[in-house]
Amino acid sequence: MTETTAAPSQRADMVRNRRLLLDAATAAFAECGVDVSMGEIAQRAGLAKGTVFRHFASKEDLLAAIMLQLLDRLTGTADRLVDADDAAAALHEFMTVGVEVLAADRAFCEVIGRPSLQLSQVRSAIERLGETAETLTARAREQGAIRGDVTGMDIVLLLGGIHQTAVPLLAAQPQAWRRYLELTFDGLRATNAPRLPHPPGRRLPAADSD
Amino acid sequence: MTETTAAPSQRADMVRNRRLLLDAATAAFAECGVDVSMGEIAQRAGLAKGTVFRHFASKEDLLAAIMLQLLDRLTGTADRLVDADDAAAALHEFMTVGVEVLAADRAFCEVIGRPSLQLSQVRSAIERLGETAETLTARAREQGAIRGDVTGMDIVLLLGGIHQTAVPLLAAQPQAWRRYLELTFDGLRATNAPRLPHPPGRRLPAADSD
DNA sequence: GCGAAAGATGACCGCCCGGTCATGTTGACC
DNA sequence: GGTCAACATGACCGGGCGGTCATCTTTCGC
Repeated sequence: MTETTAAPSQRADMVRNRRLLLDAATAAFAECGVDVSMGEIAQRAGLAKGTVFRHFASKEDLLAAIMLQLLDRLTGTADRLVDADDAAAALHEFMTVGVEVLAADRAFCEVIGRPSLQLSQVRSAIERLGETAETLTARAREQGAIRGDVTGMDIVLLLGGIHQTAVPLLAAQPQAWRRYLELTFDGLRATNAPRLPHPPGRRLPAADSD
Repeated sequence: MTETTAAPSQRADMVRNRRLLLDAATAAFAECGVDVSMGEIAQRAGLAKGTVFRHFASKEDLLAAIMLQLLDRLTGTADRLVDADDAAAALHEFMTVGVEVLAADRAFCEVIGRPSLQLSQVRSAIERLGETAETLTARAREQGAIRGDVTGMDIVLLLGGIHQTAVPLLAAQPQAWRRYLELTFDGLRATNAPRLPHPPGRRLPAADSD
């Protein structure tokens, strides 16, 4: 929030450079993953490395900003879908968009898929996304379209899993995730299956060490 | 193959050191992922770094050896299950073991989950695993226990997806993958669901560039 | 036991990374 | 258009990485 045009009285070129930087970083992280170097990002933006560190104190800060922007977009999508008549179709649409976003962004996958999430802002943004997805899921449950023991956080976590399933095929069949999305959705529809084992997660664990 | 006791006429300490190295590398990759340094592995094995490079010409070679050993274990598990009476139970058992192995090995997850697999031996070992899983899957299909449009490679790929789904919870709930294994299996059981979109993969794409 | 060959060692190399800082440049305001 | 603070720059730093190699140590056939 309060990102697009930050604090007042900023020089025009700084605002412009910030845009260049954010765009370049978004593309670089998406294509190359979190291990892309700050030098590469600077080069893509047409800036010097030092300038990048003037806008973001560390690589982690920059990565967090980009990830938050992505997560906010996803949360917005979910928000826009909560009023749909067919809740199951809305849920399906949300999952489609979610996996599409993941499939197009390597860094996003890597950050989401870390065993322990260092970036606390990202962690809570995911939890917020889980809550928004919960309202979507609850409506689909009430309409009897999906099983009763699936939560919003389940849905969010499943996005990463569905995409991951198709990752080994990504280069040859970029749309393969659709196959596994449908397979998973059929699992969600199993309304009279035995109750799922293991309680669902709500909050994500913080980073411990490593 | 022909790994345990390589070529004849090797010095006794070399054989011993090779064991120490393989054990240390297996543990280090499992705990720390592929980014663990060769120095760290050498230290864990109680060897000098140079010795590690005498046994394996590059880090990639060492990683490939460890991954192949893991994949062979999994293929062995699948092989042992093909004769079970209840094919669906056998398939379920195979998937349980597979996800357990993934959950216990960070490097394995990372290698399997790369968009493009550099290590060609690992790639073909996965394809072999897919073929073995196919015999398991075919029997479950014939028994009418699972839907008709799921292949062995689907099963193998799903292992990575199921584990990935639970990764964000791993630190707090190490068994969370069981929840998503059951959910996925319910999807596999949806015998009268509409046919899955997008054709299944059989072979994995080679690395292109990146 | 002894000699020679195979193996083990760790200092060393070049590379690239995230991050810093003295210096040069630019834009906003009067 | 002059002034100055804010901003941009890229050479530079310390550190860790994969990998090498001259040197020392161990094993094994005799």
